Formats: sequence, C-alpha cells, structure tokens
Amino acid sequence: MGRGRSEIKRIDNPTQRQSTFYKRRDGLFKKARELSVLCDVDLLLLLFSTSGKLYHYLSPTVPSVKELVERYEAATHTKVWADIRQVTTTYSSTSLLVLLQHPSRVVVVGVQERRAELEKVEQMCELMEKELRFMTLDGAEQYTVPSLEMLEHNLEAAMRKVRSEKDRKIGGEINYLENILLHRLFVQIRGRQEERYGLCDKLAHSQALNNDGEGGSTSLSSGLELKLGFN
Amino acid sequence: MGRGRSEIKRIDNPTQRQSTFYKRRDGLFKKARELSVLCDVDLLLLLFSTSGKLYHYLSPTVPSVKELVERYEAATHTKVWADIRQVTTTYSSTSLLVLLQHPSRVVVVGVQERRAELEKVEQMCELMEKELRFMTLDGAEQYTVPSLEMLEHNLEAAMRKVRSEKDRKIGGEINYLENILLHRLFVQIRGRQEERYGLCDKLAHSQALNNDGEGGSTSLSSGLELKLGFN
DNA sequence: AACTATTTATAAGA
DNA sequence: TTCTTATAAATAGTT
Repeated sequence: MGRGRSEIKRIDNPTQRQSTFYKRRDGLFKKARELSVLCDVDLLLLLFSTSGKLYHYLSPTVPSVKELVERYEAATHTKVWADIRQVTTTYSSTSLLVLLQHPSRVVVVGVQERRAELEKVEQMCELMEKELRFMTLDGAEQYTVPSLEMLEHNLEAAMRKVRSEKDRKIGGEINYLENILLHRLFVQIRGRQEERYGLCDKLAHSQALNNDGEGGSTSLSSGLELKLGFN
Repeated sequence: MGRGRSEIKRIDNPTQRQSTFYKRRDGLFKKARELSVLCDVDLLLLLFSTSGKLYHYLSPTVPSVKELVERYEAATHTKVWADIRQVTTTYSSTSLLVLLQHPSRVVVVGVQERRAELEKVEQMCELMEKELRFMTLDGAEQYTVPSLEMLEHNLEAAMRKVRSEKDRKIGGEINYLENILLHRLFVQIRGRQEERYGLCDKLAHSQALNNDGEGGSTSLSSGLELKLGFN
C-alpha cells in the first residue's frame, strides 16, 4: 500500500525501517485485535523490535501467555507420538536392555546403538523429552529445597571452567554440562521423592502392610518396578 | 475494507464468521511475515480458531517458539537471578558433596536437604534447568540413534502401568516417570558422548599424549574433572 | 473459491 | 516523531 514499493525485503535505511516498523506494527496489532474479536479466536502476538523492545498482544479470551503456549505445546505434541512411531519403524533393529529397580536408582545394563539421519532423530529426542517433561509436570508436584546456594556457586564455577576449555576441547565441554544437568536432575528428583515419602508416610505404611513380602524400604515403589526391555 | 461494515464485534453468523476468519487470518499472517522481514524483528503469532485448530508463524530469525517465549519471560521478569540470589542467601546452610569423575558416570556422594517455601524454589529450579538446558544446547551437538522403537513401547507400557496405579498411589507414578526421564537423558547423553569419542578419535589421542599420567580412558575428560562442592 | 466495490493500510513527502 | 495524501492492499458482500 502507499505510493509504490511492493517488494518484501529487509529495509536497509534505518530511519525508513523504523518508520515502517511503527506503522506496520500498529497495523498488525490492530488486525490481530480485530481478528480475535470478530472471529472469537485466541491469539498471541509477541514481537521484539531490532532494538530488543517487547510488544505483545494477547486476545481478551486468553488468561495468560503461559496458558496459550502450553496449549501450543499440547497441540504440537499431539503429533509427537505419531512422528515417533513413523521414525522408529524406520530404525527398528535396535536393542536395549534396561532395569529400573528403585525410584532413586537407575541401572542401565546394556545399550546397543546404531547411527543414522541425525536430524530426524534429534527432533524425535526433543519431542520425547518434551513429552516426558509434560507428563512429569502433570501432577502438582513440589520441589524440595536442594542445596541451592552451593549448587549455584558450583555451577557458576563450572561454567567458567567449561568456557575456558571451550576453544581447546571440542565436545568436552558439552559432556561436562550434560553431566551437570544430569546430576542436577538427579538431585532434584531424589529430593522430590524423599519429600513425597515423607509426606505420604501414612500411605506408605498402609502400602507396606499390603506388600509385606517386598520389604519396607521399597514398599512405595514396588508396584512400579518394571523390566523396561529385553535384548 | 470491503463493502460496508466497520464495527468490530463478534460475528454471530457462523458461516460468515468462518469466511471472515479465513480471509483475515491469511491477511494477518501475511502482515506478520512482511513486518518481520521488512523491519528485521523477531515475532511469534500463535492462534487457535474457535474449533481449536492451531495456526502459528515464527519469524525466520527465531529458532523456536520456546526461545521467544523465554525471551518474553525474561523481558517481563528480569528479576529472576536477583530473586534466586535472594532465596539462596536465605537457605545458605546447605551442604552438598559431589564427585564427577568420568563423563559417563555421575556419582552423588552425599546430599543434605532442607525444606521451605516451595513455590519460590520451584521457580528457581525451573530457571536453573532452563539455564543449563540453554547452555547444553549451545553447541551443534548431534544425537546418536538410541533404541527408539523398544523405548517407545517400553514407555507406552510404563505409562499404562503408571496410569492404572495413579488412583491408588499418590506420588508413585511421578517418581516412576521421573526415572524414565532420567534414564532417557542418561542413555541419550551417553550416546552422544560415545559418538563424539568416535568422531574425535584423533583429538582424544593427542590429548592422551599430553595427559599420560591420567590413563587413556579418561584422557578426553581429564581437564574437566571437578569436585563440585565440599561439605 | 472468485469477483469487485469499497474501505483500510501505508510509503513517501512535508 | 506526526500528519497528510496518493496509492496499494485487504476484504465484505456477493456470485
């Protein structure tokens, strides 16, 4: 619209780009508002200008950005398992033997691997992780207080160390961070479990009465033991 | 535009609303694309039609919805790390002793915990996790192919099992899923590490020459060993 | 899905 | 920035 122009490509002149930004931003937000009202749709418009300034619009029917993004995640991860199914049939000749014995212990007995088309697999791993995270966060779980100050300091130290290694060692720093991540999850999960054991004492006790063959220390988890796979 | 009308209010006639929705939705997405290209802005447009169908646009400069939403969150509460610092000083008397020895082994020697104000802590844990994930994903890492089909079946079986337990055991199913998550990360990370070791054979070798006191099997990670904390 | 009369958005200029 | 205005683009009502 306006006099001339129709090609859509980055405007190089900063003044002109800024001017265009104002006008089109206002237009876009107006359109977004109109669409959400006229057609009763939930929408989120989120944008950062080149200078890093945030502008956003959330349609009045939606309570929060968070909620809409969760719906987005739910909507995208409906596709997830279908996609996984598709890819896994392509790579079916894999094998895995895993024993999960107690909630606080994870034992990997053996893993046989195979490598191919990394891009697809990466996508899939992300999707599975997302799915698992989604499930894990499903309940109204509560975190215990792990050793946060110490952990924070340790992480900062680790980060510094890792970054200084970065230019010299390829791969090493990622391993390292992965271990930190893994460890942190470990601690966090253990903490939650212990808290739950504490909070659910009575339940655990009554469970123990019903499963006395298994021993008291594993009574809560006994029903959840599972051999996850066989080579 | 168009013949007549200018009032912006919900269109009651479903047919007309649907028609308008198509046209304006296309228009809005076009405008969004144009703005993001012309003015070099990062933007996310996310909408659900009345029927629940999802449409979204993410400007090409932004890698993922998640990232942009994180930026949004960062922009709305910049207070994050300040809050963490505040909370950790409150719970400073914690202790943690951890040894990270080899990239594929994480040994938790001892963790002493303390519980309080769960809400704040939950927030903090999430933030730390986010931070770590961000770092971890920083490099262009590649995933190996784990045993996906088997894993999928196992997970589905586990879910069924867990869900049947759900009404009877509070907490149990969450523990279980957490173990699955932990295990999966473990396998995935191990896979990546092994792949990297394979790909970086030469590097590993030259490193080993420089660190012969440490033994060949830990040569790649030797520079990254760190005692993460002390009681 | 197309058409087209109109309204709206906006590029360029002030 | 802000306004004005010529013009391009979007779209309401219609087929």
